[in-house]
Amino acid sequence: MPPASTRQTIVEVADRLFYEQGFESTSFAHIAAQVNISRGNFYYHFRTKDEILQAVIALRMDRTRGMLAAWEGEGADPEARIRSFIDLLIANRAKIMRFGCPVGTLCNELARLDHVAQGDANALFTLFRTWLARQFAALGHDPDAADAHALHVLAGSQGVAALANAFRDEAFLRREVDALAAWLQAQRPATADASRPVSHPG
Amino acid sequence: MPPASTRQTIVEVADRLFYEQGFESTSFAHIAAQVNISRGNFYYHFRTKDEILQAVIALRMDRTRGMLAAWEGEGADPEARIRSFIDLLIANRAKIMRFGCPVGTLCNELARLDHVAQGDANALFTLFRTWLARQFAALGHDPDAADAHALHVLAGSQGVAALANAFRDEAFLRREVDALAAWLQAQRPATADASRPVSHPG
DNA sequence: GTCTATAGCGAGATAGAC
DNA sequence: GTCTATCTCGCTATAGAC
Repeated sequence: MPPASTRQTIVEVADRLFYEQGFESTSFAHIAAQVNISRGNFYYHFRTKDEILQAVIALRMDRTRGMLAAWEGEGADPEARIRSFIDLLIANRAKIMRFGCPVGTLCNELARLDHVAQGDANALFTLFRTWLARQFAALGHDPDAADAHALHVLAGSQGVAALANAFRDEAFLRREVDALAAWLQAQRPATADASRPVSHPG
Repeated sequence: MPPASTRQTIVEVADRLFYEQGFESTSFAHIAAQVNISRGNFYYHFRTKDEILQAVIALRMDRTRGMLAAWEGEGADPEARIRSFIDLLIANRAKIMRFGCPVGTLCNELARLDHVAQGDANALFTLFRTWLARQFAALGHDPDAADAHALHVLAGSQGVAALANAFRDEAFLRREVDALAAWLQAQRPATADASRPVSHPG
């Protein structure tokens, strides 16, 4: 593996620190210290703090797209794919209980700051939303219902992350994941067959 | 009505600004400007920013306790009381869509900052949690189930607030409130009668 | 590409006059 | 109780040597 470029290292460290400490309270000094470069060198790679934020969001978009594409490439049925999303709460439980959901907390912070990158951060939510809606549509739901279901799953995961973070309660997290999974099963339309190719005549 | 004391005015302005802009990005200068006092005068009333935060949290605790007590004093059945809590999302929808949930966003920010007042802010969540659990218990649920239900309602409201804030989507908010209300109805134990005094023999 | 040095600003906080 | 003046600090950002 070739050594990562300084720029790439900065983005990865910033990605982690923005998650763990928030965007506003993470300073150039924090990032520079962990990358082992001087603050001055920083400005060779990024002119402003907002540029780093943009790069971090772009990195997260890429990674999210890759993850979602991988889930679709696994050939599992749409319900199992949605289940993969829900199970992210379990897989990332340790970090979620410490820092919350990386998407939700960033969007919330930027909304509060009325930051220009607010829309870019929200695009992360939209990425999940669109992907989830596509899975629900593949299960046989009409577009409106599919989108509503997608938002419901997203909202559920946000609520779980928020409270699991506040109370540091893993049992609660697992219980709510089970409830969300049960809800998902209940949405399976009687007329749909997940193992059948998606092709609806109307 | 007697003129509010300077201290009281400071706390009320800080309460609003901490909600609208967040704790960290609200400076003494912001608050002082809106209270129409000098920054210097500030320190006669509060020695540190953390002291203001404590006062704001105390104010919110008092107001929340008052609201919850009022709902219990109205004589409505426990299910209607829980419904009152859920309907907060509707009543406060404008602010929630702009700034999120005041409790959730504060707890999240303080968790991120690893702030000493983190526990005090979480007590706001606990206030709702305990109150909701009491209502579910009054509906006939055993203590563990009542607490789990309370957390489920809290998580639901947090998720709705988070996404309604990100997408500024009132239709979504109303849809999810309806879904939460429907879930609540479904939790009504067949053996319980909400109009009957709460007294269970086992 | 990386460094040191520093400008410029706004933050929290203090001292002391009135 | 309220003010002005000021201190110190850390932050974003810049300039220029190497």
